[in-house]
Formats: sequence, C-alpha cells, structure tokens
Amino acid sequence: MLVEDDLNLGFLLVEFLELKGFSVKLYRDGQTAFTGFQNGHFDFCILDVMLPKMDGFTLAKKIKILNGQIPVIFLTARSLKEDKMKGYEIGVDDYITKPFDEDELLYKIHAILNRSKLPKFSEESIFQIGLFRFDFQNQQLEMDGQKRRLTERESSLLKMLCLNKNNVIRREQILTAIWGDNDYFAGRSLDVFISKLRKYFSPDPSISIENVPKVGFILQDNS
Amino acid sequence: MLVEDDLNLGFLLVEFLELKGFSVKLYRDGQTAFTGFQNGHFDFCILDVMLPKMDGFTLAKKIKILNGQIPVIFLTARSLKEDKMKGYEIGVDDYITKPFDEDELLYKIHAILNRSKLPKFSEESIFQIGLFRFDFQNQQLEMDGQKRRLTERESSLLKMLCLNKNNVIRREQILTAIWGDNDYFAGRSLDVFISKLRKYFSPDPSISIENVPKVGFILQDNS
DNA sequence: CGGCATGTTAACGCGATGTTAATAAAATAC
DNA sequence: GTATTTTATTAACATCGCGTTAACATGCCG
Repeated sequence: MLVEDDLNLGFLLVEFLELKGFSVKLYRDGQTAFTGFQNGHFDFCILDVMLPKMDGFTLAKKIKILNGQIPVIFLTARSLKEDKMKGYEIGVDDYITKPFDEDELLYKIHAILNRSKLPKFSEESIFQIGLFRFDFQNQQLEMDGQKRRLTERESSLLKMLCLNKNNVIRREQILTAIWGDNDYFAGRSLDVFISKLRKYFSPDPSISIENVPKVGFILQDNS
Repeated sequence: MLVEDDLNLGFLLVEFLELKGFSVKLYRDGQTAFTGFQNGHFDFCILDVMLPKMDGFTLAKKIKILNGQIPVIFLTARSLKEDKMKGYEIGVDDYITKPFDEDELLYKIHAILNRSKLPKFSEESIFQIGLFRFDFQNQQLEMDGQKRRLTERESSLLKMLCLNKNNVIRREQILTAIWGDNDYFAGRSLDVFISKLRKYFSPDPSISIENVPKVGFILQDNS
C-alpha cells in the first residue's frame, strides 16, 4: 500500500516498485487509504506523513490496530526529530526523508521484509488469484475473509499452477515433481486433486483450471 | 556490540545504551571486534564504517557469515549513496548518519529488534497469547492472575509456537530444534506435549493449536 | 462406434495424530 | 543416602483425515 497525495511522485513510485516485482496500490488520502486497507490485503505500507483528510500518523495508528505485525515506512519532507519519535512510538519501522533515492527505499523494504516474521511475498509464497489469496507457507486459501486450509498435496499442486499462471504445465512435470512417479494411478490422483481445486475456486468465475488434452493444465486468471 | 574508533563518541554511546538497559561491549577497531565476536555472544551490532585495521563493511561481511541473522546498523559520517547500497547488499539493517540523535538510534534498534526473529534479550521474552501471558524466561504461563509453571520442554515448545504465531511451523523444525532428533518416538513425544499445551489453553477458546496434517502445527490467536 | 483421456464422486485403508496412563529417569527434598 | 516429587519417554488405544483407488460419467478423436 502506497499513500501519497503528490500524484507525480506517487505514480513514479508505483511504476518503480512494480518494475521491481511488487504489486502496488496507490491511495491519495488517509481516509480512503484506511477503508482500502480494511478491504484489501496488504503486506507492507508506505505512507506519506502529510496527507489530506487523515494524516499519516493517525492512519498508521489505525492500521497497526488492525494488524500490529504489518511493516510501515513513512515518507516525510520534514526531518523533525519529534515527528520521528512520534512515528517510532507507533511502531513504524523506518523513515525516509524526501527527497529520497528510490534504490534506498527498495533496500529498506527488503531489509525490513528480511526481518519480518510475515511470510515474504518477495519469495513468492503468497499468490493473488482473482479474488483469492493463496498463502503457500500456511497452506491457506482465503477469499472475502473466508479461510480454508489446504492439504499438503493440494497446496503443492496449487503452487505449481500459480507459478505457471496463465501458462500450461505438463502433467508429467507435475507428477514427477509432486508424486515422484508418473504412472496411471498417480495420474488419476492428480485428476482428483484438480477437481478439488476447481471446486474451491468455483465462487469466482474468472478463475478456471483448464485442461489441455494429453498435455496438462492451465490456471487461468481473467480478473 | 559497538565498534567505534572515536572513543569520546564510543563511551558516550555505551553510557547511553547501558542506561537504556542494554549490555554493551565496545571495540575500537575491526580486527579485535571480529575476534571478540567469535568468542562472545552478541545479539546486535552497531558498527562504524571507518575503522582502523578492518573497515566496517568487511567486518559486517565476516560477521554475517558467522551469523546471517544478526542485526547490523552502520554509523557513517558520509551519506554517500554508494556506501549505503554497499551496506544493504551485505544485509545491513539500517544506516545512521553522524551526527545523529541518540533517541533516534534507540528507536531504530527497537524497530529492528521488534521485527527480529531472535529472542530479544533486552526485554525478557514475554508473549501475549489471547488472555494468556507467557514468560519464557521464567517458564510461566499466566491468565487472570492464575499462574502455572511450565516444564522446560513445554516452554521451549510454546516459545517456538509463539515465534511463529498464526503461521505453520513444521514438525521437523520443532523436533530438530528441541528434541535434536526426528525419529518416531520424538515425534510421539511432541504430540504428547502439544496435547498438554492445548489443555492449558482450553480456558480461552480464541486460542487453538491446530494440526496441519503431515506438516506441523499452528498456534492460532483469534483474540 | 470404440478406445482413451479426463471429470467427478464416493469408499476405503492406512498412516498420522489425540489422549491418557504407565514407566523410566532425573531432580529435589529431607 | 534414601524418599519424594517432578519430568520426559514410551506404550496403548482411539480417532481422524489424507491420499489412493474404484466406479461411473462425459467428451474427444480416430
């Protein structure tokens, strides 16, 4: 989550971070950012201090109440000591003083994620699939706050599909990777698991697991 | 560990940090600092960049080889971008540019320790789990003033669960860490202890230790 | 039409786990 | 040094659920 009222800077940052493989959502004021946070799933927050409607401190405080674990970095033009102290008391992880260097921001993000107890999305353990969120580490599939815990096989399979989202994976590849065997029975077992995953995704029609006859499967995400 | 060749600044910092409850050892050059690190037990490093005998970067690199988890902060007079990048690549957690504010250093230390996976020595490691309070140092589990003394195994296990609260922790990881062995019997023993902990937490229904079949356990806190 | 690949559901077997109790080992008290 | 208590392991039995397999349905291509 990026909250920045200066839209020039905002879009520049979004572009930069997306280039680096992050998925970024930009908000331009504290109020909408907070409602956005309540509805969306964020792993990291970068907040400007000076914001319309609700300032960065208040926003951070409210976010920390909802999720005390989430890392927060402040962007600030001022480098006043009182400001920094205030932020650290809330539990902010770091400050960056404008004008700042993009690479430095990137390193700070990585440094914090490396220390974070949260599963790191940088190592691709969390996947967004349409309305769903798949947490591989915790074998958890979530949608609208509805959580479902997957079995080991289910999540291994889903991970392989996610890593090849919108691309075909060969049956053989899946079978040797997960079943360690590609005989008839393993193949039928795979079909059973595909069927199960389809059922889990049925609430979202923009997600489908399609079969490519005699070749393999594709996880299609048209959201 | 504090490494600083300017002894005036060094002693000032030691005094300040010890006042804040940390136990600090000061070294004045990179060489002795490194041998000191090999022999001593440190949880956190604050290194000056410019040091006699061995510069801060080299020292940090060597320290990170010995213990990749340990947090490192650099003190630097220069705020050159290349220096910072170099540090972040080594895996440094943060930079502080001299002259700096002591309180700011303190907050940075706390921010990093809060994210750190390592047990914090400055505070006794105390965990809040729903209505319970778990004091690892004293192996005590408390709720509503009701105290229960845990056995060594119980508290080691609970600590591991706490450090991964709301995340799956693998059986294997627990077994090798606590039992040092992951054979059948160690596994059964683990199950017995899980059962005991569940019983202790049963008064608070928002706490549960869930099993993830074939994978491990997860301490769920829905309070 | 017939063979083959896949879709789907249900039933089964077995390994993994939950739980309690018995035993062994270690720590502590006296 | 012995008795008592505490702790961890092992045993024993109950239960659960994962993954496999079976069984049947559908669709595709020759």
